[in-house]
Order: sequence, then C-alpha cells, then structure tokens
Amino acid sequence: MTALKENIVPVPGQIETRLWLQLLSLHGELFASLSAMLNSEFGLSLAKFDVLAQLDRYRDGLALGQLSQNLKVTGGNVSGLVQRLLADGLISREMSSEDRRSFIVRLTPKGEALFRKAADVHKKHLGKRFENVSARELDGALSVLKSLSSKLHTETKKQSRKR
Amino acid sequence: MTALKENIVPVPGQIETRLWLQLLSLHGELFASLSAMLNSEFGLSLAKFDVLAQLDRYRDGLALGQLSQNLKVTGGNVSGLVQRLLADGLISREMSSEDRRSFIVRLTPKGEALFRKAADVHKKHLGKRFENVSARELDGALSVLKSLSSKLHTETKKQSRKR
DNA sequence: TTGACTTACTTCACATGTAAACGTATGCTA
DNA sequence: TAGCATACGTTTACATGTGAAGTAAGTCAA
Repeated sequence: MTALKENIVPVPGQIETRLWLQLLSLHGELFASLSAMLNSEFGLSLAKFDVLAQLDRYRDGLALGQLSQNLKVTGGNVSGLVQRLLADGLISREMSSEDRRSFIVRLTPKGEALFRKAADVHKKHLGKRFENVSARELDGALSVLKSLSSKLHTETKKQSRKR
Repeated sequence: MTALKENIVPVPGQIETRLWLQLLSLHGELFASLSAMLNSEFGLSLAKFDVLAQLDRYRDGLALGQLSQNLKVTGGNVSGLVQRLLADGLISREMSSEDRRSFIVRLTPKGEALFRKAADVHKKHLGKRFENVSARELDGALSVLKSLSSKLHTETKKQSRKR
C-alpha cells in the first residue's frame, strides 16, 4: 500500500534535486563550450565577455559599483577584472566628475569592435549547439525557465532594502 | 513584408541566447543559495560536497583520476580538493594495491556522517526553494532540460569540416 | 564645523578552476 | 627485454570568485 503510493507521493526534494542536477549538467556543458570558443577565437573569458556586454549596453560608462551590481559579483572581483581589461586595452577608465571616489569605465573602440565580433559568434555558437531543437521547444524551454525563476521561493534570511 | 516575418523567422541565435541567459540566472541563484547554506550549516563548499557525494556513491573508494572524470574537473583541481578534505578529516587516502601510481580515497566515518546530514538538508533546501512550483511543473521542467541536454549538437572540435 | 556613519574602491588571504610541465609507474611493441 | 608512449598524480602560474579589512571621500546630525 505505501509502496504503491510512492508514485503519487514522491520523497520531498527528490524531483527538485534531479532538476538541479540536470540544470547543473546543461549549464556546465554550455559554459565550457562557450568559454572554450571565446577563449580560442577572441582571447576572452566569459567573465570578461560579460563585462564588455554590460559596457556595450551602457554606452555612457558605468561605475565599478554599478558593474558589480549588474554582474552580481563582488567589488573585489570587478577590481581585478577591470585591471586586466585595461591591460588588454579593451576598456578605458576615468575619474567621475561628481564623486572623486568613483571611476567610470567605458569600452574603447578596440573593445567595442572585439565585443561586436565576439557577441555575434557567441550567438551563432548557441544557435549551433541548439540546432537540433525546434523553435517551439526552445520557446517552451524559455517559458519554463522563466516560470521557475519567477516562482523561486524567496529566501527569508535577513530582510534588507531592495535597490 | 520582411518586418512582419520577424515573428515567424527570428534572428538566428536570438532565442537560444535568451534561453542561455535565463539558464545562467537560475543556475546562479540556486548555486549561490546552496553554497551559502552548505557553508554556514556544514562548513562545506559545493565543490567539497560534490566530492563527498561521489565517495558516498562509490563506497569502495575512487582513484583521483576517476574522481576527476566523474566530477568533470581537471586532475590538478582534484589534487587540491583532496588535500583540503584530508585536512578536514572527511576522507582517507591509501595507495592502490594494483597500481603504485594510484591513490584510492574514501569517506571517513566523520565524512560519511557529515555528508548524510548535508545531503538531507541540501535536498530539503531545494524543496523549499521550489515549494511554489507544482509537482507537474517540476516534472515538466525536468523533461525539458533532459530533452535539451540530449539534443545538444555535439561539438566537432578538431575534426576537419570535410567528412 | 565636527564627529560619526556610509559609500566606493583596493588589497589581502583564500578556495576553486584551468592548462602545462614534471616525475614516476605501466604497458606495448619491436 | 629495451625503449617509447601513455597514464597517474603533483606542482606551478594564472584567472576568477568570495569575504574581510583598509583608505579615501561623501553625507548628515548636532
């Protein structure tokens, strides 16, 4: 009797764990393949690509703190990334005119040109990896992931202000 | 005419990119929350948890190379992880009787006890994060991710284009 | 104005990951 | 069986990530 019910009342957390493992696997596969491609074709890491993408979107430049928020990484991490991108000549940095603690970083022409090419190949690469998946299924998968994200139970750790 | 068709023939790679970004976002959120939980409750990183999970599954122990393969990380990484887990007293290490180049690592009783508790909380944590998602939707999402993984176009890296 | 926070960024110590160069042990082949 | 290629693990150099501590600059109450 209880044995039969296992089809109906699964172990709590069981399906969620499988879902997480499957998500990990898909993420790892795509992450590795995008990393390898960006690195071999453009000498870019995914982390650097993400910074360039932010700066491409915010053409007036961003302060390091904003970059840190948008990328959801710590300030210390952004500090290092920015230093390496400066050394690569892909971004420029100037003091903020309003706040002397603040720096504004922007794409250089070289950075912009590289990002345009890299973003194009990035997109085509994903298109290639998913070429066996129908447009309908892709749309469905996108909806499913959006739905999951929106329904994620908020962690009620420490209450803090939003934005 | 071409403008109207954009609903039917989207930019190649566009949907795939959105799907990737959504996947990244969900992965990042869950990864961060699992990491924080494991670290604060058990002093474990997700990387260490993954090693313990492998050793829990293979009770006869694993060689470092097998660990590296199963976890899909490099040997150098496993070397360091194993050293830290040894220092934590969570695993033990002995020479292989068959191959003197090889080491076999196993869970210690302490490691096993910690992993059992951590795995249980890990599962419950995921159950909690997904508590607003119906069992039907969870099943559906799992199917979708499995399908995507199985249909991922295999990379034909070093292979020449002419077959 | 002063003193106390707060904010912006850097730096440090460390964990985790990669790739490449080693040293040693195995195993195959000629 | 001698020698070479391969496999196993370690080490090194580096990138990327965190959290905490430190410095300088901005803000606000009294």
